[in-house]
Amino acid sequence: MNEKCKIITDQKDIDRLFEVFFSYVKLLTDIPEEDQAHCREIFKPVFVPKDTFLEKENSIHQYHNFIVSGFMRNFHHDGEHKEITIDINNGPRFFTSYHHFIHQTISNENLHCITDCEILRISREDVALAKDIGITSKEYNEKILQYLLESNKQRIIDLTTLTAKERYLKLMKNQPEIIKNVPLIYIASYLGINPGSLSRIRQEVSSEHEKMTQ
Amino acid sequence: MNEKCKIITDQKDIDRLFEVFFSYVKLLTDIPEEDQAHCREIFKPVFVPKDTFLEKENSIHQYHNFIVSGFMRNFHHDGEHKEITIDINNGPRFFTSYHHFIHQTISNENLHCITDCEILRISREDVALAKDIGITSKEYNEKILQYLLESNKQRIIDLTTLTAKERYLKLMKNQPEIIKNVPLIYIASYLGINPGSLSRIRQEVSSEHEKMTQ
DNA sequence: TTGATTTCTTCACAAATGTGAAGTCTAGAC
DNA sequence: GTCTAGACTTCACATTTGTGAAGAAATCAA
Repeated sequence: MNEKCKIITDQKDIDRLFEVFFSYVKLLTDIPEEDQAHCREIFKPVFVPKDTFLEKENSIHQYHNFIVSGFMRNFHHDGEHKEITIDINNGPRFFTSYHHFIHQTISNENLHCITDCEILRISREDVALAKDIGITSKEYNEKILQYLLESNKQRIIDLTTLTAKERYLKLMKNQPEIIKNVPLIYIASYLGINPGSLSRIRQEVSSEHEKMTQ
Repeated sequence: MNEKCKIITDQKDIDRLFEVFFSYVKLLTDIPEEDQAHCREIFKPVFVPKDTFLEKENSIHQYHNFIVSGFMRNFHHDGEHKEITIDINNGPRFFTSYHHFIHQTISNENLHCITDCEILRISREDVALAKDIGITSKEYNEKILQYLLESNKQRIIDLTTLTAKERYLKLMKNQPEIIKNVPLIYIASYLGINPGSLSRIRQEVSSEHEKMTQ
């Protein structure tokens, strides 16, 4: 789809990617050896360089993506030009614009690789052709949707009950790797904080931390 | 479950409730006559008086609820005593603590009927016994989950991009019946605004509106 | 109706966050 | 290395929202 993406060919890398993938999948469903073999045929291992768009808005998204490593964000445009970052993640996890992918509707979302990423992806055609194994089943999909629903619910609770500073501190505690690797401007949008304000909050937090450790 | 709930026996009322129910269900799936008959057996029509708790926290929820009329809210307790209103709705729509209901885990959520409500509900036992018709199928569940996911996503976008006043105005525009029928304190919690602040915002909005119409 | 309870409004003030401009820093292009 | 564009910080000030107390209004039961 995107000419910057490179199929990974080194067998060691491929094995490593699928190992991460199966470890993740096993958390939610059984996946016998034969199904693992089938997965290795239909999921393609891809290297995506920093600052690449895996999918773009105003198009029908072609792939269901699983992040093995690297940081991705999902954003869309609000009104005029402003970018709204809906989600940021560095896996291992599926990272797809589900609704639009499933319904084959024109998406308004962009999947942006912030850093170099290793992903496993399956095209929509291959999803349709795939055997009905655990991972392509309705049951599995339902579990993924439920997981997303719960995490969205928690995010709504955080947005309604925590201050900007508290939301930043919570992210710092729970996903410090995002703080370290993702530009402030995207984090600000994700947390619903003005970039200037977030910069000040970050300053406050680090000077408070200095006092604590003196 | 709750002694205040009364099974509705008037056949006219029952027919009216199921009419609303089937109209709603048909938006997402087909439901042939025979399945409708089955639904009439397994879903119970219930009248719930104002200010009743249909399900309480620290228990395993027993019913999957569909609101035909009336206002319900879903809330839980944060830390000490503070109530967090997660959702408010007046149907027609399912209104259930999905995650806990499905997994039979002890829920931390309360389903509170703010006004008199008419609901259709099915117990967990009957869900298990029900024939696999459209409405009890994985496909239908998946659609419901997807719908919830999309509406939660929109709510996250609103919370990150709109000011308190804008969120109130949006609710007033899209669901004015909530503004009219639900106590301010619950709306404030739902929108993530302090009750005092919301009262001021409401005052500003109505005085701006007066100016406009003079 | 009356009294009690709860909810809502209002106020003054405090605190948090937004805004825009200016300057600093950094990474990458050449 | 130098230059440039973009990202980040910092500042002063504006605006929004939170807080707690006090009083008004509505609700409900007796």
